[in-house]
Order: sequence, then structure tokens, then C-alpha cells
Amino acid sequence: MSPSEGMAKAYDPRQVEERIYRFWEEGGYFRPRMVPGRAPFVITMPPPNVTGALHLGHAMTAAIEDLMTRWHRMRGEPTLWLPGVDHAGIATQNVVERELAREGLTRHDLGRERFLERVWQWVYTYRARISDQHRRLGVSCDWERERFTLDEGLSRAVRVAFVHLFEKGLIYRGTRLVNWCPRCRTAISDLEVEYEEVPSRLWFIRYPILGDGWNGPGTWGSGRWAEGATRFITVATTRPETLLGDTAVAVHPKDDRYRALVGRQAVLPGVSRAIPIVADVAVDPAFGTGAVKVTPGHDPTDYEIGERHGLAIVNVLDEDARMNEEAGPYAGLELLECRRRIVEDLKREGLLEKEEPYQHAVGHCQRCHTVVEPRISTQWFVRMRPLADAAIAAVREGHIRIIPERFAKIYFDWLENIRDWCISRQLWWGHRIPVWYCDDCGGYTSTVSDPTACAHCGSARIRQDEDVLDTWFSSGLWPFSTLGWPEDTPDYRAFYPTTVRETGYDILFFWVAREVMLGLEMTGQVPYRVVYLHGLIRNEHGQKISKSMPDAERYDPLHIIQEYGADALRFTMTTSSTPGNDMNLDPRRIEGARNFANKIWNATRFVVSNFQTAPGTERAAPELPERWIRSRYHRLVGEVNALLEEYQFGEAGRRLYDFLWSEFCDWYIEVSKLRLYGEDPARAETAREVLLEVLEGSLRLLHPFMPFVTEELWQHLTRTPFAAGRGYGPALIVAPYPEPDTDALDPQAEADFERVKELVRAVRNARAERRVDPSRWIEAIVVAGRHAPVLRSQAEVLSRLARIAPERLEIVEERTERPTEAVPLVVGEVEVFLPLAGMVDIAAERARLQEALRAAEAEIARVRAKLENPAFVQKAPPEVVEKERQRLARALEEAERLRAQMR
RNA sequence: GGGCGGUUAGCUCAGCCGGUCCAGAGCGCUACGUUGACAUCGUAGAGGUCACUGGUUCGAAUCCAGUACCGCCCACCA
Repeated sequence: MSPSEGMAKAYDPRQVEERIYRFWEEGGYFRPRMVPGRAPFVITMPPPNVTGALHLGHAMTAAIEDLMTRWHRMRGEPTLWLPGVDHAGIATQNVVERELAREGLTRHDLGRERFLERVWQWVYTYRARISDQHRRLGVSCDWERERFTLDEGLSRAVRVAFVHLFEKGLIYRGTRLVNWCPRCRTAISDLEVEYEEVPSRLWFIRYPILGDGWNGPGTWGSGRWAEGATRFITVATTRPETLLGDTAVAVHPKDDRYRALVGRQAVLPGVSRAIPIVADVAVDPAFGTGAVKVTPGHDPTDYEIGERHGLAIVNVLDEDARMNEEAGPYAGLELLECRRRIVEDLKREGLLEKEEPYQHAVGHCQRCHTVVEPRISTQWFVRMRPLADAAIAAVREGHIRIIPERFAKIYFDWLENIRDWCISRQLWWGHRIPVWYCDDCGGYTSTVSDPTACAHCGSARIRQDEDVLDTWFSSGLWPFSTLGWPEDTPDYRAFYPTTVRETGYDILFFWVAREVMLGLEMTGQVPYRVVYLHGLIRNEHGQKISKSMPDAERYDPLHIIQEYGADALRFTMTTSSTPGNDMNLDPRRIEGARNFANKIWNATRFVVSNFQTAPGTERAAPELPERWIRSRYHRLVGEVNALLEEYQFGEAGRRLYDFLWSEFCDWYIEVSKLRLYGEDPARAETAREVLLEVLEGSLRLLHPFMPFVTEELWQHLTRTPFAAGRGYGPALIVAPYPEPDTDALDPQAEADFERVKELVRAVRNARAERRVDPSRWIEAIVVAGRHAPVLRSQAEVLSRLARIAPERLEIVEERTERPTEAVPLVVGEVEVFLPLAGMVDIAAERARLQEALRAAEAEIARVRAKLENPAFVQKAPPEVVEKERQRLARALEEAERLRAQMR
């Protein structure tokens, strides 16, 4: 059977991936296989938001997690990778609202119920799409355990967690200054505010001071409002419209300029309210004028100043950022319009001292990018301090390891400075807050199942809070809510705590820290033992790819899969970056990975074509190339295992690439052809055994990186007549991961074969440089000294790979006579002469030798200088010194040979 | 204002708990393609003061300090 009959000439992922995926899924290989006494390996997949299709960032997550999952599964551990999807509260509500907007509708036009129906439609569409994308990526997660944050079980977990925290006093309701998105019309947490530098202005506004013969203002807008005032205090602000809500002016207590004014009253332009001048250390005397307008209702710093001085809070904004009735003459205006008008009016009244251009950071809503307004409102909060302390301790004490380590510091910093978490959202899509208010006694009732009466007074007149929870509240329970918690289910018992949280570092605070806190609080255990953070995928402009990008569609992994195959994408993802570092996905690398898949496809095709008969009975002893490749392979097994243990996936993948391409394909396959196409069946048999051992093992090693092509090839390989009947099992996905066999390590063979390779390369080089016809068989004399016996044993390899005529290859210990008219080469301790009749340019050869000698002498000088340095000999480790000595000896010998050749 | 990451061949990136790394890969480039797996290929080759400055060390791309760019995160200076 010729190879073309069984396998295509080039690997075509489209012919393979779908079939292989079905094979795995139908074979039930994604389900954990329990092994008594064996610790399981568990990852809960970071649930993608149902806001849209997956992008390349998700493909990264999938590639790395599947790599870990497949590796552990092959090691025989009970392995569970649990998939799921996140309802993503505010984000999903927003995308659906945007969709409605295109129809000219708002959610209020539909009402809560019909709006939620629309959202569910959306969810239905995108869940299917996400699931399809994941399958195309080849994820080996257990679909039967797929979860959604709004599932009944998970919703119950949310309730249980809420009630627990509520009863423990860790959840409380309070009226505070919160971040308010006027577009979403909801409070958001500190984390959901994104600060952005924007060019703005600093307006310097004069507030007249009451007294000194001035008893108050005139009519606002008349141009004579401040007529008669003699003293003013000037404040600088970026937000003139908020002055309508000012309740004080503050100066630094030690600021001499204003000392006399503290305790007096200024009059607020526009609304003509008298407000006190107070002294507070929060004021920076060096900024602006050193006097600050204090607006406790719309600024966090001012809020604190207000608390210290018992200032009133005046809220001048509506929930959609229009000026409310407190804004007096400006009531009803949109915020920016109000700003424009008030500046104009201040000017007219002679109260605008000056304005300067000014750049400052303005908070925007993470989800809709509207400018966030600090606003007083009544919300639910989680008291974070005690939870954060436990989460810090878990990492500090080593119960959780963060990779890469530098993120531990970032994690600590955040938790140490954490503020209470606002968890209520004035949205419709999400888990409804499980609190009921009593119309009679005003008490709060929070219970797991819906109450029928107030827990305090027994009244039946209770109403549930209209709001929903921050979506991250349910995300924070993911490692255990997905396993059945709060019920004591078999899955929860078997798989919790999980093993690894693998995700992008951008959600360390949003998610990971909260999982750790809630995990510890709710289950008393860490949710996982390792946090592995990968970098972000950036586009050609260096922007992080996310679902909210307008052109997110461009980054659908299916585009790449369609063109290059899933394995190529995955191999690129897992090997072209290091943990925690971002990557620009370079199409050339994907192409390289695609070529690699094709390379191993063809290598296997070659092997398969030679495996069409059952094993023979006679087998020759392994020769140098066989011992070499086996040693290299077993060394590789050890290295790859060690690297995977250390989470160094990229390095492990690169080693596999190098070994398969540069050693196995480039050298051993070439050598094996001598056996396979030669006269001696026993040698051919040995070569087949070695090809099988190394290739089959390599496919297993590579499987977590390139699951599809390796599975397909492994099936072809293990079903050949030669390989069949050796107990290979039904599927690579569950074949055992190779274990290192130190007995196969053979440093001598590695060194000897390395010499053979160098010799071949040197001859090829000499031929190429002298333009020897590639088809021409040349003559060679090898003066090999102590290496003669080994090289003689490899005469066939040398002659075939360097295209030296076998009958004209002479390998001797010593040189008896000096060949004339020959190209001389020196390869370490070995000399080669190529009598290339008519092609030898004596002068050129001399120059070449001269150059080589110069190099050798430079080497000698360098190493000698090192060895003559007493400090080096004394302080460097003996083995390093010894290495240098050997290096010197080798260089001396080489120089000697070069000189001899030039004589 | 703090903190972190990056700066290595033309391009995209490895290497970085110091010693055959007088630095590697892929792509690109140059020349050549004999060969019964592969042109998604093969062979050979060119190409880098490892951002800069100083320090530690017998020895530094690798450790320390500083500088310069690029990027990110955190932060209530109006």
C-alpha cells in the first residue's frame, strides 16, 4: 500500500477536526474517570459572557486549559474541566438595549418582563454560538456538566451566599456616594469605573463673602448679583455645574492666606446659598487657589470633608444626569448644557476670574463608556475587610500559588486597600436581591426561599427589592456553585477544592480575588491551589481584544481555524508567549504552526507507509543513530514533563517542535531510509521499532498542544500492521503520557552522533561553497584519530547524507600522506580532505584555513586568559574550570591540525 | 502620584534563580535543489555593541541601581 492510498499528501484540518471531535465526545472521554485514591485535576472554565461570540482571548484560555486538562487526563488522573457561561448582568443588558435602540425602543418601552424575554432570546443564540466555537477549538471539557450562572442550582447558591453574608453582618444597606452610570441608570462598583485622561478646563470662580458691609446678593442673571461685595474667595474647579450643590468652601488649616476667612460664609452663585468656609487637611494649598468648593453630593473627597464637618449634602443631579430642582435656575438642563450656561452667567456676573486648559482623569462606565457621576444613593454593600484579610493570608501562607509570581504583589496591594463592594445594580437582568422590605415595620428579611411574612413583625406586607446583584457576585461562587454547592453533592465532594484557576490577568480583581474571598468564606477552603494568569491578546494596534470592541467579529477564532486549523492556532497560543505577558498574534507564527502540523503529518505518513507488514522475527542490534535518537527522545520526555510541571508550557512546546523537526525528521528519518530501503531486513526491523517508539511517544507528548492532528496520526500509526496488536488502546486522548526512561539516556551516543552530524554539515557546506553539483558523488578522506572506529561504523550514513561515493570514502586513524589538491576541513578533532579534482583553488583554501586558524587562536587566547586568572581558577566551580581546560585542549589541537594542513 | 511589564537579528518572539548562549527560533533575505514523507519542503549561508549608563562578580543578555523611550495597572488632588 502506498502512502497516498491511506493518507492525504498534506494535512487538511477540515477533513479531520470535526470527525475527531465527534469521536472524542461520543467516546465519553471528556468525562472524568474516577480512580480511587487518586487526586483529581479540576478546572472550572472561566465562563464567557453571553454578550457575544468568543474572540481570540477566549481561544487563548481554551488552548491553555485544554492543554492542562489533556495532560493530566493522559497522566491517568481523574480529570474534570467544567464548562459554562456567564449571564454577565450589566454587559448583556447593555448589548440587548443597544439592539433595542436600533429599533427605536428602550427597555422601559417593553417593561421588565418583555425585556427579559428579549435577553433570553439573545442568550439562547449566543450560548449555541459559543458552544460551537469551543468545540471547534477542540476543548475536552465535560459538556454534560455545563453550567450557566442563572441556572436554578447556581441561583440558589447565590441566595445561600447572600443570606449567609447578610446574617453575618457582612452585607449591609447604606446611603453613600457611589459611582453612578447615568446611561445604565445604575450604581456600579469602583472596579467598573475606567479612568481616562481627557482635556478639560479649570475654571476659577469667585464666591463673594458675606459681611464687610455686604448683606447678600441681588438677582441672579442681572449682572449685578454680587454688586457691593468687597471680599471674595476664589475656587478652582473642573466641574462648575456642581457648585450648585456646594455646601462649603474648604482651605488648608495652615494656609495663612485664608486663615481669617475660616468660619465666615460665602454665597454660592446661582442659588445664592450661604455656605461656611471650613479648614480641612485634605486641601492641597499648592493646587489652584488653595481654596476648594466642597460638593459632598458629587465628589468622593468632598464627601469625606463633608462628613468631617457635618456638612449638608445637596444632590443636584437626576439619575440620568440632568440637573434637578436643587439646581435652581438650571433645573432640567442636561449636565453639559448646564455647565456651558453657568460659565456664561458667571462671566456676566463678573465672577469668573479666569479659565485654564487642564487635563485630568475622568471616570467612564466600563460597559457603555458614559461619564460616571458620583452620586448619593442607597445601595447594598459587602464589607470587604474581613474577607480580604483571609484572602491575603491564603496566598501569603502558600495555600494558593499565583503564577507568575509578580501578580501576588498586585493582588496583595488591591486587597490591602480594598473598599466595600457595592453589589446592588438598578438593572433587570441578573439575580434579584433576596431582600424583602416590610411596609409595616420597615425591617429587612433575607431568606433563601421567598418569605411570605416579615421576619421581624410577621406582616405579610412585604416587597422584594427591585434590584439585582452585581454579576461578579455569582461569578465569585463559580468554583463551587458549579459543583452543586450548597448541596453536599458527589461532585462537590469529589472535585472541590479545584486545582487551577486559569484566566487573563485583567480579571484578577474582578474575579479571582472575589472567588478566593467568597470561596474561603462560604466553603472554608481555598477554591483552588494555583492561579495561572495568561497575557492578553492584542491586535495590530496594541489594543486588548475584547467583546466590546466594535470589530470584535474580526477576532473570531473560527476565521483562523478555517484557514490554518485549530491545532495551528492552539500551538501558536501556547508557545508564543510567556505567562502574564501580552502577545500580538502574528499570522506568520500561525502559519509556522500550520506547517509544523503538516510536517509531522508527513513524517507519520512516511512511517506509516513503511509499517504495512507485520513485525518480522529477526532484529538487528541498535546502531549509533538508533541509540542517539532514543536517547534524545527520552531526554525530551524528561524535559517536557519537568517543564509542564512548572507551568512552562511555551518552552515545552518549543522543545517538541525542535525535536520533531530538527532531530527526528531532519536526521533520524533520513538515516532510517538507509535501513528501510536497504538489503538487511533485521536492520530495517530495528529501525521500524525505533521509528514507532519515538514517533508514537512524540505524538503522545504533543497531544495536549495539537490534539486533532496528533489523534488522527496516532490512529493511523497504531493501526498499521506493524504497530497493531501492541495494546495501544482506542484513543490517544486517553493514552498514557510518556514517562522518562533514564536507562535509554546515552550521552556517548549523543556525542558520537553529534560528530557525525557535524561532519556531514561540514562536507555539505564545502560542497555548497564550491558549487559542487549537488548530484555529484565525491571522494573524501577522513582522518579521525580515536573516533575512527565510530565513524567507520557510520560510513554509510556519512556517504549517503553528504553524498560521498561509498567506495571513495576512506576513514583512517592517522594521516600517512598528505592528499594533494584537496579541500581540507577541520571538524573538532577530525580532519577531512575532499579531493575535488579541478575545483580546488589553492589560494582560496589557504585563506580559508588561515581564517579558521585565526579563529582558533583567538579562542585559545581567550580561554588561556581565563585559566591564567587565578581568581577564576580558585573561585569558579571545578567543573566549570575543567570545561574551560577541555575547551583549550580542543582549540589547541584544532589549531595544530590547521597549521599542519597549511604546510 | 505610586506600581508593574517591555526594550535581544529587517519583522514577530524565546532565552533571563549568572558559566559551550563569543546569544537562539520562525518569517523575511541570498545561493542551490541531487534525495522513493513533506515545496505547508530540503541543503548551505548572510544577519545582533542582547536600549543606555554605572555597579556587584573570577565571569552578566541573565543580578543590583539609575536613565530613556513604549505599554499596562492602581490612585479622591478639586
